[in-house]
Amino acid sequence: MSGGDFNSWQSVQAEVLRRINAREWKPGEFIPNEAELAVEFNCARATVNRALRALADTGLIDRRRKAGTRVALHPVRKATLAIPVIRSEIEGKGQSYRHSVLVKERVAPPSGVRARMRTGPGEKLMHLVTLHLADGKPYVFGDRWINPKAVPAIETADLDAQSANEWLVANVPFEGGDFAFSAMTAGKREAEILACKEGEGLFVIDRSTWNQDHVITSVRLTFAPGYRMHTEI
Amino acid sequence: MSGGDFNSWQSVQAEVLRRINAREWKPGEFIPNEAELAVEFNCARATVNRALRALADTGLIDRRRKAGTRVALHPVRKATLAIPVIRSEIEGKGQSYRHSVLVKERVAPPSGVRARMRTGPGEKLMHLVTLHLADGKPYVFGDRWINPKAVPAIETADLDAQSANEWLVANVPFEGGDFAFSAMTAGKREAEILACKEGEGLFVIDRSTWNQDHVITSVRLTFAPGYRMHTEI
DNA sequence: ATGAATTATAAGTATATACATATTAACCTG
DNA sequence: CAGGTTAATATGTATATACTTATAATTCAT
Repeated sequence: MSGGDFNSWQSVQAEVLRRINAREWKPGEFIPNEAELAVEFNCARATVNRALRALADTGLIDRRRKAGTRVALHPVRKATLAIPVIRSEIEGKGQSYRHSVLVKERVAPPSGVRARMRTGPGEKLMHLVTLHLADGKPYVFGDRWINPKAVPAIETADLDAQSANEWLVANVPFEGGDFAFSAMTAGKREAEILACKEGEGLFVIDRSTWNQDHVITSVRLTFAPGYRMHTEI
Repeated sequence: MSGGDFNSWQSVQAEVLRRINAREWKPGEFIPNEAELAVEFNCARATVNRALRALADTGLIDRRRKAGTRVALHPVRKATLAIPVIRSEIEGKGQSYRHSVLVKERVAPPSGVRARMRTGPGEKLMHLVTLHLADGKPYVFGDRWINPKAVPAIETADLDAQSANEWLVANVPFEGGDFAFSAMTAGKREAEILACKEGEGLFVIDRSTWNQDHVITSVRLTFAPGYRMHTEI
């Protein structure tokens, strides 16, 4: 039964994958434990561990201590997608990048934003609306709220020279964030800013980032029609 | 300079993160090599390696053999998002799931689909349009093409009992896939199927999956208004 | 029978060591 | 000095071993 020598974690991973695909190990079934596989593959247990850990990361197998490893019943496909940095994305396509600040104010936010930012009533936040253009054409606009308590330096930053996003990425470390992707219907405001027709479907990304103390910033990116976000697994 | 004992790769990772966030190691700068860090952290090089590898996976640092490790200049944020399996998603919200097949035919696809599926001209494919309902209300519909050459068994599968997606996930292994997320404007067809207004913005996922030989299936999921896809980093 | 304590097990991790591999840097050689 | 060869180096990986931790299974006490 010794299927030969598997002397790299990639080859072990490939063989495990093959067996899962060939239904030698069926969904929901337990597979042999690391020690047994190490013997069969004639390699160290650490090598098997590395291979299985990588597969577990992709969601193809489930692992639990003591219980063992089983082929995932409903393999939840996980795709890693790179969150776009607008400027890089545009310049990466060989287009010219430009942005302009449409609104910059320091006001108390509406209640929805206040909830997301976890700030007190009446507390003022920095509000920015920025349009990003590719080859002079509207590409996406960002409606952003920033908590000055989390980022005091924002008050003095020159956000015309560098977009708020870039400034924040470069100057404010953050620990976590969440994202939501959705679609909206262009109203009068969106149509005007993005130079599109009212009623068009627009791709939207909502993002909040925080560190241990505060929600740093919350932004809604509304893309011009035709935008597609891509990924591969 | 021995900052104490870091005896787990997580603690090493945390300390490296701290230094990056505190700008002790600035974007673009090289950080000490694994051996040096191992000495400083009083742990094995393998432990440092594990910590740095994890950070490299998130895109926060760049690593190259011989060159060394540097803090990423433009930290590309990577989010892993779980591709929804419709039924689980709906049932996970405590709603009832139902689906109905609106179209099932075996025809030669339009040229756009043919290109995506890499099939010859005139070659017939299985075409399915399936509506998925949550608590009886339209939730999403899938317009799907399947290559029978890649999946001969599809001809005899009972796709009323189990949706095509579930059947494929359970019966056909695949090696890769790509995804695109975008928005569209509801036309007459979408409005009718999803029971929404014409002109509403709809969230769309396009997905193709393949194995080494063939493109197995290509599907466009069009979600009812209000759908949001979520993730966290 | 029921619930609490114990034990056994499989994954998870740390470590020292050794070697592999990709690249850069240094060194020839013409 | 150009171009190719060689050496040096940081990451990448494999291995044996040992210990840790979560947890399933069993035993024991009530």
